[in-house]
Amino acid sequence: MPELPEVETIRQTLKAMVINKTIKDVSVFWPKIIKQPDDVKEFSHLIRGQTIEDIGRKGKFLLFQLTDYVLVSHLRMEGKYGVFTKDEPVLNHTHVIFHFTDQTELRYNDVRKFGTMHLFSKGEELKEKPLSTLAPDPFEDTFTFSEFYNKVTKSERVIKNILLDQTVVAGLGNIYVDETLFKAGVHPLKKGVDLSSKEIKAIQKYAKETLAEAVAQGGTTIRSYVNTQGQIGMFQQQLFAYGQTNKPCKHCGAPIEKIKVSGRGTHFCPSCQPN
DNA sequence: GTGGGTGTTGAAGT
DNA sequence: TACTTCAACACCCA
Repeated sequence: MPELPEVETIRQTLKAMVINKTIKDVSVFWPKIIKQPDDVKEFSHLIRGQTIEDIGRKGKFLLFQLTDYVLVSHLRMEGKYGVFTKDEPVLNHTHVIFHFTDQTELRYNDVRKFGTMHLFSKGEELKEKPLSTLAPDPFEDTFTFSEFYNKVTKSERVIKNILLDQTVVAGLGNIYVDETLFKAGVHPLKKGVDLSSKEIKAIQKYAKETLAEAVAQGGTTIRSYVNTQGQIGMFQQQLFAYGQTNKPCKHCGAPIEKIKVSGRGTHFCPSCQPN
């Protein structure tokens, strides 16, 4: 489901609801979600008694800063968090429940069960996968043009795939890659090695701009995304390419085309994004 | 029913 | 290295 703007919206809404709450116990109904430590009993044991001091984000990952540990959570396609009182009925597809000492609970719901959770001792989370290989997102100072340029131009891969690669730039997914390439006027099948400095500059600029606008709109809701308070995003009204198949391009009127790139639906304007 | 598609990402095979 | 396929899983739609 979510890309950077959706995860950031979740981070903000969730933080307000669980900050300073202490975890009394954890229930895990689908153990495969817990990737670290291997043993779910160990996971529960370590997390008991921990207080949520802050919630951060790196790329599409949420980082729950606990008293002694950091819980790294990825929502993949359909993961959602919600805060409930303990007597509210548990929804279908709820796989992890963090029971707080104040009778409320944080529930993780994930229809497709693709989401992951890793628990690390504080300070270890950046040294190990999945965060150790993650590139900076476009908002971080460490996301520099020269490094981005080098990674793009030394690749024979098509730009669509390069931008989906979280070790090149973090936070972009299928929607925002299509939007970024549209605004930059770059065809999704162009190879990284063939891109000009000007094109890469435009991609960098519009990636940041598009993500910032989407964060301001509370993310994009295509079918199932809602934030922690159950609210949908609004950015879908401002999409130029994604999901606009056969609709007239908002810049030139030519019909938006949809093709498949490495198995991912890819939308672009054949006139504004020539190959 | 049946197959294809879905906002993600790793692993396995070539 | 990198590309393709598949796998994880459930649901929606034509």
